[in-house]
Amino acid sequence: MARSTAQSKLRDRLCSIYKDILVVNNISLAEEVAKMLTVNYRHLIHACDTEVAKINVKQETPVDHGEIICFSIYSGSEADFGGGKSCIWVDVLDGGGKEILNKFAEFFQDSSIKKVWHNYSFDCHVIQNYGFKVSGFHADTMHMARLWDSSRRWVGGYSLEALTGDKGVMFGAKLDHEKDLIGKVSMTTIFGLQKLKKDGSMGKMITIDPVDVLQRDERIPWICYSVLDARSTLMLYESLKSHLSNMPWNLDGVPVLRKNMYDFYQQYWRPFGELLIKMESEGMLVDQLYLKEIEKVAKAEQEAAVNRFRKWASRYCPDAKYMNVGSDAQLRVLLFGGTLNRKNPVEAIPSERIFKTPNVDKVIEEGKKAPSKFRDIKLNSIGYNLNVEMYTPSGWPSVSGDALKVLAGKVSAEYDFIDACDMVLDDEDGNPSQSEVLPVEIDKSAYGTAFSAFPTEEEGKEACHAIAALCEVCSIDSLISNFILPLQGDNIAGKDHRVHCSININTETGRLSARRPNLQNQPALEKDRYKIRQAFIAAPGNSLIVADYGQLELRILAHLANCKSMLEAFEAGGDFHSRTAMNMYPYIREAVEKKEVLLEWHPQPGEEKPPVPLLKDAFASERRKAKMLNFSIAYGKTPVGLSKDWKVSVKEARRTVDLWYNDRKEVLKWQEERKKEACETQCVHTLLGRARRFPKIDPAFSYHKGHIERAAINTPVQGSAADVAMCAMLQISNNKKLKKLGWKLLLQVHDEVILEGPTESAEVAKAIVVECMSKPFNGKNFLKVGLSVDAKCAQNWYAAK
DNA sequence: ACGGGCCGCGCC
DNA sequence: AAAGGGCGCGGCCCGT
Repeated sequence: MARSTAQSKLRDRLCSIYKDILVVNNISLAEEVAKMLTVNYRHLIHACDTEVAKINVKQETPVDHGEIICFSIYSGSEADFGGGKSCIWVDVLDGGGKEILNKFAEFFQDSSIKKVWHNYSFDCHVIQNYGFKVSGFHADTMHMARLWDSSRRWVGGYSLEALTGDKGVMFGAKLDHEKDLIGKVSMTTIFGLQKLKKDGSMGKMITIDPVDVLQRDERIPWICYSVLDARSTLMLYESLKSHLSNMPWNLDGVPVLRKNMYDFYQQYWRPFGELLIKMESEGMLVDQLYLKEIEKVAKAEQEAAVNRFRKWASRYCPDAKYMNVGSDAQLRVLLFGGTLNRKNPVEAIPSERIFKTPNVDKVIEEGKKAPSKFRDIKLNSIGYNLNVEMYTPSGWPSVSGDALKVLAGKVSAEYDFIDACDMVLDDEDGNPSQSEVLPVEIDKSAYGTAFSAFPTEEEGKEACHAIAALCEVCSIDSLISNFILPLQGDNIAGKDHRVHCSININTETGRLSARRPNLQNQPALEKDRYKIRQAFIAAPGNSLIVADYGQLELRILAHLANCKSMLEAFEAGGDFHSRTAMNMYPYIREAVEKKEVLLEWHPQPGEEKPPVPLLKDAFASERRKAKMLNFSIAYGKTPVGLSKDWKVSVKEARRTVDLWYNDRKEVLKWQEERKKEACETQCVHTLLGRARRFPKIDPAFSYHKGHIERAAINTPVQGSAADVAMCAMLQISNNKKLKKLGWKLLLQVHDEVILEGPTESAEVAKAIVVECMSKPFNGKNFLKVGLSVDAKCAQNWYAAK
């Protein structure tokens, strides 16, 4: 173990702040200091930071997890806690545990004492784990930084270290970067130890002791490290406050008088941040027994499908019996061995390759006594050239579900293959092979592109069934490994058996994202073959309310572009996509006008079926295209992409796109304006005035330009929808009646919110939620378009959709 | 054993 | 030459 000289120097510099630190390591001192905070210095802004042990931040939620070992508070240089010391460091580990923490309860709980944090969610949860709620939240520098520049993800990111180390961010600080240590320094930089190699040189492996060990064994650097977090947070806050204050605030394109983006932060994102933490604390109740049940079913179905595929594949490649059908590398060799890389034709998929695979059959390899954990299998190509229609971004043939579906066609995955050894026996006996025995009545249209790659129809047919089975394996596998298993992980749930995902404001557009686990990507109803959403339940006596916006993004687009036709269509109500189709195709309009088809149908009492066909049935393909365009155009999809989806020429796709724009000229104009704005000002804005920045377009990369242009037309739509959803959530959360009835927000999925509360008030609450969402701006809706909201209550997420 | 790249895929 | 925006996450595989 060794320290580099650079590390030693940095540690020396770090320790120079020790003289400013009051170390609080006993109860009576804690009492004294806490009193100064809550009385003498209560008017100051305090940056706080905790250090936490016994938590695996990559896997666990801080709700009900983690132990605070120390915390630090910095209230600016004017505070003096004795002897000119301006920083407080409190030893929770050896200074009194929960008792010492309790001395600061009043400070943390006082709503009039302003506290700033970096990533407040984490600290808030770990402090709340000790039984007192944290109040007086003034700012989260992570969110402020995101609001100031949402595009740092790939260039620096939003860690305290990255932000405070960036001179472009810290411009407000009147400090000398060279002389004063103002930026956070990571734990690895200060405490990381490099293992020495045998020859005495520095190795690459860096180890780091657990934080509680550091606190005891590296006391002074550790104390300084911890305090520096609080100090740099306060300086970051000041800097970002200046930045945001210098950004004018435009609401729906109109300047908000004498207000700037710091005001925006305080008005919207600060309360929103606090709301998200509340939602994280609530968590969702998950029915573990139910998950166990569907896990069994899913695994059985998966195994059946795996066996079908392996049985077929082993005819062409004996070791395929043991292959991992979930490995894209193995599938690639088997199905596409010998194929060249499209981007780099020097590389090819090997026709034969050795893979390591779990030794399930306990095969004892040559020269070994006991079966090893893994063994080698040799996979080879099936030997027929399958048509490659889809490629991965790096140029290899794709083995994704979509690509496999093209190969398989629309055939059933249920098909019983005979064993490879049976085939061999038949051949050896000179008996007719299977293909000649079976009736050869084949409807070729159902089979995919794999069919014709094989020498006989029977072989082609079986290949399609086998690949269909493979598709099924993949889809079941993804349901099991992405949803069914993670939701049962014991690291996921808190003490209350509820799942507390973290809900983050961390996207470039302002949408939320969810992690550990991601509850925003649970299977949609149609694809949810195991009804996973049924596992999300309300507690006994409670119900869930699930409320979602109808065509939120399209409505936003209609508003932003001020598109007459779209606004009228929404005004008229009914099926928006049908109306789009009618406006695109004159013959559909004619049919509607002649009352040969109905735009939509509201059954009258006694009416069994509509008097004339519905548009969506009579012109199904036109409506499908219209619907697809409605969704695609806001994302910036091009005729080239659409031509692939629709399997038509680019020219044909372009004509259809033109039909869509025909009565929506304003949209085209608006999109051109956004592209121009992005190009000229490197910025576009959302409804509430949040900006998204873009880098200057580098003419050397035209793809770059395309991406920026698409993001420029999408961000105002997606971001404004996020703004609306946020406002709605704030309305819901501030609603006194809902609060009194005991209804709480649990989750947001972009245009959908989920609440839980007492069943007896579910209907009343539902009506309030709908009202809040329909009028999300302080009880009003200033948009040129109405907001439609659909809401249901039920015992679980599946039933409430 | 762990981290990162790649692929693929779930959602809106 | 490629051509839909925004996410998180799991498995595999290869590097250290």
